[in-house]
This record gives sequence, C-alpha cells and structure tokens, in this order.
Amino acid sequence: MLSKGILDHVTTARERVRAELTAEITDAARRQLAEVGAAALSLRAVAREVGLVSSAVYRYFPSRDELLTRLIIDGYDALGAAAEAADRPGEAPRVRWLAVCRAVRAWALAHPHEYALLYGSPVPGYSAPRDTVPAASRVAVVLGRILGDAARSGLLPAASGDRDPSLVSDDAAAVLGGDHPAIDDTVRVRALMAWSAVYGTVSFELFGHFVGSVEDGDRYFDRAMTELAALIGL
Amino acid sequence: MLSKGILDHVTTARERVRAELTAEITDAARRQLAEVGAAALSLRAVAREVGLVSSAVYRYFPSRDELLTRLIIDGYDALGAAAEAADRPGEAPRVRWLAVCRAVRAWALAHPHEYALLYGSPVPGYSAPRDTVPAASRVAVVLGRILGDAARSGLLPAASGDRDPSLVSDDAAAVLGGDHPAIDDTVRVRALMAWSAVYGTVSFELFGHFVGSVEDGDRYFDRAMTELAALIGL
DNA sequence: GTCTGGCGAGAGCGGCGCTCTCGCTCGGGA
DNA sequence: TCCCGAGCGAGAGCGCCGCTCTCGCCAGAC
Repeated sequence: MLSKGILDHVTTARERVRAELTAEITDAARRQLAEVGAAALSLRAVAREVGLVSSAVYRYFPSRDELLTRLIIDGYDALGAAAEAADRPGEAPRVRWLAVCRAVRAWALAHPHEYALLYGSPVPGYSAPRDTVPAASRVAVVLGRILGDAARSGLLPAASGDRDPSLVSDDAAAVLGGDHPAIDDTVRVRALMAWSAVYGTVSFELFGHFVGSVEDGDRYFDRAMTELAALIGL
Repeated sequence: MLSKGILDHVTTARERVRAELTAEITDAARRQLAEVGAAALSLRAVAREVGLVSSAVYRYFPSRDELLTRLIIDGYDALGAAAEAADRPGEAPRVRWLAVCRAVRAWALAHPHEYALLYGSPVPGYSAPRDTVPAASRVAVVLGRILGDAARSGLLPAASGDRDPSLVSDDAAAVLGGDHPAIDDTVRVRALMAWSAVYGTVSFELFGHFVGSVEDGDRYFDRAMTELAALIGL
C-alpha cells in the first residue's frame, strides 16, 4: 500500500470477497428487518444467518446502527426507484401525481417494517441524516418534477411570486418545480404540505390510526390524494 | 374475599399503597421515556430509579410492553387534554382549527419521545390498540367538533350528501361533525386527510424530514395549517 | 517465497427482559 | 386479640443482546 495509483479502482481479490460478504450480511439484515422489524433486528441473528460468529460481523459494520443506516439508505433508494418507475411523464399531472402516490403506498404496504424504519420514529440516538439525504430526496424530486411540468405546461394559474428562503429553502424550491412564474411560496408550501400529507396518510394507515375510521383503504387513499392534487393545483 | 360488596370502591390500605407504587413506577418510566426514548426504556433502569429490584416491578406490570401501553394511553390523554384546552368554542372555526393544530405541534415539540411513541413506528409486536382508542380519539373529537360547529353556523357550502360507510365508518362520521347537510363524504375525506396531514407535518418536522427544506418551522406550520383549513372549508 | 495484514473464532463484559423460588410482614377475618 | 396467608421484595439464574479483545491462521501482496 505504497501509493494510491491510477488503477486502484481495479478491485483486488480481497476487496471483492469483502464486498461480497458485506452484501451477504446486508441481505440477511434486510430479511431480518422485513420479518421482525428494526427494533428486534439483532446483529447476532444476522451473523448466525450468514454463518459467522457475531464478532466477525464487526469487521464489516462497526456497529448495529451502521448496519441500520445502510438499510435506511437502501430503503430510500428502493422507495425512490418505485416512485420514479411509477411516473409517466407524458400523462396529465394529476394522473402522474396519483400514480406516484399509489406507488409510494404500495411500496409501504409491501415493506411495512422498512417503511417504518424510514418514516417512523428515528431508531438510534441519531443515525446519520447527512448520508441519507440524497436517497431520501428521490420521491420529493419526482413529485417536484410533476409540479414543475404542470407549471411549464401552463396548467397552474399565475402566482404572486413570493419568495422567502426562511420559509422554504432555496434547495427545496429548486426541487419543487424550480423557477417559474406560476410557482411562488404559497404553491411551494402547499406542495411541501401535500408531500408530508402523503406520508401522514400512509403512516396512519400502516400504523393503525385509521382502524375503525376507514374500511376501504384503497378507495380512501385515492380520494384523499385527489383532494391533495386539487389543493396544489394539479 | 368472600364477596364483592357495595363498598368495594373503598380502597383498602393494601390497594392504596399498591396504587401509589404503581404511580411511582409510571412516573419514573415517563421520565426515562422523555430522556432516552421508548426504544431505550429499560424496566431494570426504572426499577433502579424507584429503588426496587427488577423482578419486583413485575408485581405491578406484567411486562415491559404493558408499561409502555400505560405510557401510550397517558400520552394520548395528555395530548388530548392539550388540544381540548387550546380550543376556543366561541371563536371562528379557522381560528379554532389553527389554535388546536398549534397546540398539537407544541405538545409534540415539548414531548418528542412521547409523541414518537404515539405516532411513530409501533414499538412492540403489537401492543393493545383497543385500550388506547378512546384516549387516542380525543384530538380527533376536538377537530371534528370544530367542523360540526362550522357546519351548524352555516359556514360550509351545501354538499351532495354522499354517504358510504366503507369509505368513512359511521363511528368516524359521527365524530367528524356529525349529521349535517353541509357534511358529506367528500368533506369527511378531506377532514380525515387534514387530520393525518397535521400529524404528517408534525412528524416530518420532529423526525427531521424537513431539515434542509424548512428553516422557520413556526411560520411554515401556520401557513400549512391555514391551507389545510381552507381545504376543508373552514 | 516470505511475511504481514486481514480474517474468523472464542471468551468475556455488562445489560437486558423475564421467571422462579424463598422468606418476611402486615392487614384482615376469626 | 390472635394468627395466617396473600402479597410483597430480594435474589439467583436463563438466554438473549451489543460490543471488545485476544489469538492463531492463512492467503494475497510484494
């Protein structure tokens, strides 16, 4: 290890087998997560599943929380990919909105424990929010693009042009449709609110807060999301 | 213990001291919860704080989850009381709506771990949703009463009168303003959606999903809740 | 061909939830 | 007033958990 040369990206045999075992561990952890949830995910059980003694796993993940962080990032990526795949850029904005919302809900219902890990209570003392931001933004980017396309196609009414970075940050404004005369802070607040309302709706259903209030979750969800689409002008 | 007579509600000395120790345990548990969160709440640490050996606590709570269930119910009651106290039945509906929403957010910010216990990921395998329902409904009852008062004061426009118990249950419909020609299923869906949107907004802020997007949480929250009020017609 | 860095195993620490057994004590029935 | 058993707290212990440290080995880098 004298120097870091040009060909360092050529993985050595050691690095390859290490990457493979790391993947094997995260796969086992993901299975555990899906079965018993994040709270009951045990590094020792993961180790048993991959045929290692528990201490050996620490060669690959410095702590249980690091392993969970890995699963969080992977979860955000999977959810983001599902949202991106559900978008149909040619369609009308409200059709696209509903399709993406449905995809988010479907992913959540199919992966309840992973969804809870992403959007439920933060599990450890405080994991690593910074690493997770890019992956976590993917759904927001999809929804923001729908809003921007709607504005560019002239669907949204003219707006006042209010702009206050302390209300909605510049970064978020760029994602939420970008610069367009039909998008001002009122629209951005509505969009942000709609975004969190989607997760509020999915979380309530998944965490049982709709028990006794909503019977047909599918139909309720579609109607709620349609109301939201109307709120942001789609 | 031959019979359960008329004066059984007169607590015996034994029952009184038992109730006192039970309260002491739940108080200690609540302090622990506020400090370290539900995931790290340890029955042994609670026992240490009240000066008991861990096994003695099992005389009062059959398991850690039962203790958590107690804290969940207490939390719902505290939040519900805060919401009820914030309501001002004489004021305009949208003023009342905003006041109650602010109270919910304020309580959540003041008791983040308790809020996470109530509205974050369900902690155990599955606690006891049935016992918690009455306490959990209190906030919804307050918001529903505001909607009903608005309808009775003629603020809401006439509605189509749609009624579909599989979309919104009869129980929920009774809470959400009750029977009134201005309240149909569209309004009920909007109200239910607004309710979950409130928690989506608070949860996003509390769980860090607004980091990088919203700087001034107070102002954002007020504007978002105002948009919601407009959506349900207040 | 050597040798060293990375590896897995093993033992062990403290803490956890929970169980069971054992004496004590004190309140309530006689 | 007495006595006795229900209810109690303590203690030991089981099998988990996360995490640490040490040791011997072996293969891959030079």
